Amino acid sequence: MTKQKRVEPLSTLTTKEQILNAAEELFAVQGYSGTSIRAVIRKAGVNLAAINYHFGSKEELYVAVIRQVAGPVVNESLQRFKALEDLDRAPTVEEILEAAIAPSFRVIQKQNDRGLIHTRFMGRCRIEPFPVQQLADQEFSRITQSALELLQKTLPEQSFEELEWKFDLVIAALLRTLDQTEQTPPEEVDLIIQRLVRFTTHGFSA
Amino acid sequence: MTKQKRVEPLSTLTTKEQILNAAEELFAVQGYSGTSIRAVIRKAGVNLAAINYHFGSKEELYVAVIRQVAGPVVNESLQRFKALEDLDRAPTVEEILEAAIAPSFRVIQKQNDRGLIHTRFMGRCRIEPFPVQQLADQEFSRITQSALELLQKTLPEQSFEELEWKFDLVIAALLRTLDQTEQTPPEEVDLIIQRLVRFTTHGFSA
DNA sequence: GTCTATAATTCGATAGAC
DNA sequence: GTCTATCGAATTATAGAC
Repeated sequence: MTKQKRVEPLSTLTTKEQILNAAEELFAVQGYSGTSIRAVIRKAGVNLAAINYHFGSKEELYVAVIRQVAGPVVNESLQRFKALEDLDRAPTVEEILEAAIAPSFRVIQKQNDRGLIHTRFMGRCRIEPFPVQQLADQEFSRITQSALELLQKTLPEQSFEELEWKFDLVIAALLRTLDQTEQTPPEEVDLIIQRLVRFTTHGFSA
Repeated sequence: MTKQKRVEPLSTLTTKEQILNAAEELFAVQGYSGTSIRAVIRKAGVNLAAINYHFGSKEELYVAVIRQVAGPVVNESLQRFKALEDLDRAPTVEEILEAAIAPSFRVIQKQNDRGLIHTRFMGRCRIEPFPVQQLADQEFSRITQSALELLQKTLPEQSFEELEWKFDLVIAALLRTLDQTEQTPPEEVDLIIQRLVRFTTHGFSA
């Protein structure tokens, strides 16, 4: 055995995980500048030096949180885009926007306790002042890219620039909804997604 | 003469005005938590104690900036709503949304040098973390209220709750556009407004 | 009204023992 | 990996002279 496994109950989180969870919640509610690393270690119940040991700096901690939250959402969106590409017809605008929007909310249904935190963090990180917003958008950029490619096929009569600012308004509606979301019963999630998709689809086809 | 007038060239701003201008720009770009009052006094070229003397605290300074920026915009919107009420027909959704959206951009055309700062501040202040966002929304609440009243008359078949979340998506699109706006030639302002109005109008009627 | 000086606290980050 | 202790700088806010 070159590597040694931790011998702990599965329910116990590592220090690194505790920091990530506490940081995500505080960043989601108070923003990057409004959150001190001391507040993070207080909530996580770990030592101050642990943040620098595990992540290096406050900004690198933020990037780590973005990556952890964005990863599953981006993957699910890309998977759904792939399915739309494999159709023998051009996908509808509604299908494309649903694939871009829905995965952000699915996390609520998958793990209900931390799901609300995920949505609020995703809504917040992409409206942060520079340079945080740029770091966040980078992680979600593949969704935007894939969506625009599909939209070009479905709406060839609209210029790329037009599709770009329209899709940005879709993101605007998504981010605000994510940021403003309070405790939401899982059964209402589908309704929220449907509202968003219908509103933006109609705007898009204008 | 009970009050004494300053004897200064008109181009010279008072200390209070210099603070307000510097604060607006920094708050707009870096957010509330990301802006220190020391950065404000540095940019304004005034003394540190002047902020506490003129405004009392950092938060009260922020409120003063909100009031100064929101005032003219809210007044113009309400004036346009009033004109729509006085029509002998129900206003269209497009007319209502245009009255809610356009005034925020008109400041660009009125005073071009500080106009861009105004738009970015308005886009930023209403997506700030609590409690700043709440303070800002309060100043713009009369727009929301009047818009919803008119929308109820125009779209009586839609419930109030439906009108509420739809109008909130309009605000989402508006705020993101304001926040992302870079240097914009005055002649392009109308185009941006028209895009926003058309997109959201179609979404609203969905 | 404007200034200097500073109180009182908090910040991000790190050194070094264990 | 985790801890204590702390550095150096930055923060909001205020006291008091002018």
